[in-house]
Amino acid sequence: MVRDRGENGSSDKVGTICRALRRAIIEQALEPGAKLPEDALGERFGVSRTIARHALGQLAAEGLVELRRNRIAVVATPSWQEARDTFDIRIELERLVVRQLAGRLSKAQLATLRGHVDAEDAARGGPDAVSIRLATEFHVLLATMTESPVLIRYVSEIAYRCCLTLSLFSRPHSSECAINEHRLLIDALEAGDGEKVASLMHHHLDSVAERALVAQAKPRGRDIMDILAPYADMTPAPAGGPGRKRRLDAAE
Amino acid sequence: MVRDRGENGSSDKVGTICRALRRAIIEQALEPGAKLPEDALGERFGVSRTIARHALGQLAAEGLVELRRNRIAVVATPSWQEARDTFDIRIELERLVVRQLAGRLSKAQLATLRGHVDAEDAARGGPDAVSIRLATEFHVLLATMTESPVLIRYVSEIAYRCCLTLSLFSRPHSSECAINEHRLLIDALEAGDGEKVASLMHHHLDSVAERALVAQAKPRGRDIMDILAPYADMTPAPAGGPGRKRRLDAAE
DNA sequence: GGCATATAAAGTGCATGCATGTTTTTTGCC
DNA sequence: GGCAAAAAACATGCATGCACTTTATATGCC
Repeated sequence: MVRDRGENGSSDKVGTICRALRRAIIEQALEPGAKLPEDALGERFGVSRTIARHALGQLAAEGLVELRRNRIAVVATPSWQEARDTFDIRIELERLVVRQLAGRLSKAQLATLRGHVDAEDAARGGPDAVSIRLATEFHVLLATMTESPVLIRYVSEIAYRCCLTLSLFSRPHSSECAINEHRLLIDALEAGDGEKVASLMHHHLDSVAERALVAQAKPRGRDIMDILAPYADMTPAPAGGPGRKRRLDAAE
Repeated sequence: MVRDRGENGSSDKVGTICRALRRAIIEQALEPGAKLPEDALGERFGVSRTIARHALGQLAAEGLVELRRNRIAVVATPSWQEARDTFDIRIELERLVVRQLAGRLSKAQLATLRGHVDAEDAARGGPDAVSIRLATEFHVLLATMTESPVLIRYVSEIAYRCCLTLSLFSRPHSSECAINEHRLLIDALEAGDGEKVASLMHHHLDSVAERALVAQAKPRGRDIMDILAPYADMTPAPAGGPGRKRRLDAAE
C-alpha cells in the first residue's frame, strides 16, 4: 500500500530503469561522472530514448544524475561541501525516524532489522560496494518502518545521495564499526528511549560522515588534474600503448 | 550560480512549465484534484505533449502532482496524516536552516528579509492565496540564504507541499500572527543565538500547522462523499438544472 | 611535425504518429 | 422514461524522425 510513491507513478518501464540505474550508481558500477547517453540506456533496457530520457529526468530530480543541456547526462559528482550539507540534513531526518520508531517496533520488525545487520556482517568479506549498499539499505529499511511516505521518500533519496558521496570520497571503506553501531541502534530502539536513540543515530551518522569526509577539501581524485598530477613528468608511453582500451568514462 | 538545480537541468521549456504549474498550484488556481491533461498543458504552453509529460514527471517527483498509469494527472491531494508528517519534516529542516543562518546574515540580507515581510504585510487585504504564497516564499528565501543547494531544494520542495496542504485544510487563513512571527524570527537571526532562533522557528511552524490541521481527521471536503452528505436527502434538482456548467474539476 | 580549421560522427531537443486504455456519450432494449 | 451495452471521443504510453548542438576526427596550412 504505502509502497511506490518513490518513483513517479508513471509506467513501470521508467521505474525499472530508475531502479536499475540507482542501484548501479550506489554500487559504484557507475562511478560519479560516468556518462549516461540516452541511446545506450534505451538500447540496453529495450526502450526508446524517450523513456530513457524520462528516467534520467527522475534521477536528476533525486540528485543522482546531472543533466546539462545538449550534453550527455552523467552520474552526479557532489562537491565536498554538498556532501557535508547532505549529511547534516540526513542526520536531522534520521533522528526524526528513530524518534518515531523508538519503542514502537514489533518483534517481527526488530527481527527483520537484526536479520539485515546479519546480512551486512556476512558481506564484510565481499566487495566494498555491497557493504555500502547494505548499510544504506539498513537506513532505508528503518525509514520504511515509519510508514510515512514523505519521510520514507526523503530519507531514501538522501541516503542514496550520501551513498554516492561515500563512494566518491572514502575509498578504504571501514564499515566494521558501522555495523556494530547498527546493532546498538536496534537495541536502543527496542528499549524505547526516543532521545537516547536519536542521539545514537546522530553520532552514528556523524562518524560515518567523519570517516568519509575527514577534512578533505577536494574530492579524492575525480578531478582529472589531480589524478594526473603524479604522472605529469613521466615519459609519454611505456610501450604498453596500443592495448590500452579507451575506457576512461568517469571523469570524461 | 547556486541557482537552478531545483528543476531537472534539462531544457528551459520544461522548467518554465514546472514553475508555472507550481505557482498555480500553490496559489490554488489549481486546486488539489484538478486535472492536468498533457494535451491541454502542451497547447497552453506551446509545446508538445512530450514536454508537458516530462514536466508532470518532475512535479510528481516533487510530490505536487499525482501520476496514475493511463489516467489524467491530477494535482496532489495529501492526506491529513501526510500533511502532519510533512510538517514534522519541515520543522527539522528549517531548524537546520536558521541554525546555519543565525548571526551570519549581512545587513543587506536582513533588509531583504524585512522587505519581504513588508510585502506580506501589504498583501494582507488581498486574496488568501497570495498571502499563503508569500509566507511560503519567506521560508524559501531563508533557505536560499544558506547557499546550500541540497538544503534549498529540500526546504523549497517541502514548503510547497505544506503550502498545498494548507490550501486543502485551512480555508480561513489566519496569516496575521504568522507575519509577526516572521519579524521575530528575523530579529532573532540578527541577534545570533542559534538555539533560540531554532526554537522560534519550531514554534512558528508548529503553530502554523496547528492553525491548519487542528485535529481534523479528514480533509475538509475534498472527499465527494463528505461534500454531499448534507445534501443527500434533498430533492433531485431545484429546476436550475440546464444552466449548470459542468465545472467540477477538483474532486472529479 | 604541430596547430588551427573544416568535416563527419554522435547525441540531445522536440514534435508527431500510432497503439492502447479510459471516460463519456449514444444507442438499443425493456 | 430508465438502465445496460456499444461506440465514439478522449487521453495516455511509447517509438520514430528530423533539426540542431556538441564532440571527435580528419584535413590543410605553415
